[in-house]
Amino acid sequence: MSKGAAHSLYGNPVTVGEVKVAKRSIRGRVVVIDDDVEILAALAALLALENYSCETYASALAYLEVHGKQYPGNFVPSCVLCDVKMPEVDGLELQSRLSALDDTPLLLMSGVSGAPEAVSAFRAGALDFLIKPLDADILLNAVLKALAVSAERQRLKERKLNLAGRIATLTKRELEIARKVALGQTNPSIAQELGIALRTVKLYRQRAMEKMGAKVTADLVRLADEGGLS
Amino acid sequence: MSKGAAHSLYGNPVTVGEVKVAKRSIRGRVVVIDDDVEILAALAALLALENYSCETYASALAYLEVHGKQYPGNFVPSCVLCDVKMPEVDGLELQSRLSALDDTPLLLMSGVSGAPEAVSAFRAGALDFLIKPLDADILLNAVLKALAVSAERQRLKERKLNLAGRIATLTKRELEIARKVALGQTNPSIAQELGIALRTVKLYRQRAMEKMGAKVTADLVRLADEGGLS
DNA sequence: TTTAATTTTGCCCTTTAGGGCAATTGTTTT
DNA sequence: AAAACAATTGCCCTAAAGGGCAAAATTAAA
Repeated sequence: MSKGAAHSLYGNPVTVGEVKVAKRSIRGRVVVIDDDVEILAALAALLALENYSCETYASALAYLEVHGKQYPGNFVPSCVLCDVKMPEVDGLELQSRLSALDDTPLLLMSGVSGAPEAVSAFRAGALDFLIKPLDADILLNAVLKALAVSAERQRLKERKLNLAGRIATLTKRELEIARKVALGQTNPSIAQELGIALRTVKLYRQRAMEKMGAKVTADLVRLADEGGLS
Repeated sequence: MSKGAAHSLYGNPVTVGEVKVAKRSIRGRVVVIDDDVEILAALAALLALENYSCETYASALAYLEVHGKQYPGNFVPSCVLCDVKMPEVDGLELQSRLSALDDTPLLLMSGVSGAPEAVSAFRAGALDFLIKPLDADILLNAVLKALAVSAERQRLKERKLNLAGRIATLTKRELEIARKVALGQTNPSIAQELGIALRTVKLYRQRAMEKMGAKVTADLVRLADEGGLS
């Protein structure tokens, strides 16, 4: 592991390999948190070599501070790799705080800790628990998986947001009718239930389909299910 | 914890509280595996008190032997609660063997073990890892969750099987047409693609819906998605 | 208050969906 | 060989879907 990359050692985030970012495609962003600056440096170097974008923090607090101020809409697969044993806010504490704000996959690492720490970490939803001394292969493999999970979550979230956005453009009637159509009700039946004219139902049905981006009714059924309109 | 329930101590499965089964509703079946027969007895008693059906085994091999010969179609939520440290086949080994055969949730428990064991267990898909000495509340809570997971998995599996069964009754043409209908194609379009008459398409479409138990097209769309026909 | 947007409806016309009735081929199973 | 099932089609008829054209009635915003 070369240590050529420049990075801050005391809490300030640093992106390693920014030049590379423009050249090669980045595989994802890894946030490393450890109070041992040597480990921080080594991990940063290793991750940079593997073409990951990497931010390092010497304490959980330092990360939490920056985290809140980050511009949202960050569509890069990311994960947090955090040491368990740290002063003030330890890894498990960070985990519980992050889980409330974020769904970024978390990898915890620890030295001589016993089973209880590992168990707590997993129960709280940690994706993996790495035991120091770290093995590069195991670490990189864990990062790979975490980023894959992150990418999948982001993909899903984006899709949900997109869908929710489209649903939000529906008027009350359009929404009502889209629901009933997705349930398989016929236009005449809907018209009767809502006490409106058949022509009206057809019109809104058509508009709802347009707004939802559904070419055929089958699409609307799927979108309605996915968007929770059923 | 009373020890009134009878149970075998050396590998033969025993159902504790069979009489109760008929009276109160059983909350699920727990398979306990531990080479320490005292723990076995204590757990059996505790679980029986909580109205769980319980089988005990003094070794993983004993359980594996019986497991293969069990009548399938066992629609009772179940989980396995297994000690990690055992001679011959230990908990982690059992875990990997079971995962190939079964999707029953597994709870592992261990005494003075370190983080590595716990980590291995979770990585291999264990639902939880309980540290001895066992706390009754923690244990029962873990069992509760495991059985909930089991129930959900069984529900899903049953649903899949049921759906697969219905799909299996479709003839080739019916299946083909069901697919295209689920994609939103119109009957005339399908007729043209398959080079058959419109009337034929209508007939098979109708039959496919009947066989699949779909009253309206929207239902067929959902069933097709769920059954992987899309 | 006047404009803009939403909600609503009627008339009319074409295409699809749904389905009854009757019948013709191959294939498979008993 | 006869029965049963799969695949097919034609004719005909009703109901539902999709949509153009024109226009009230309401409501919210400028």
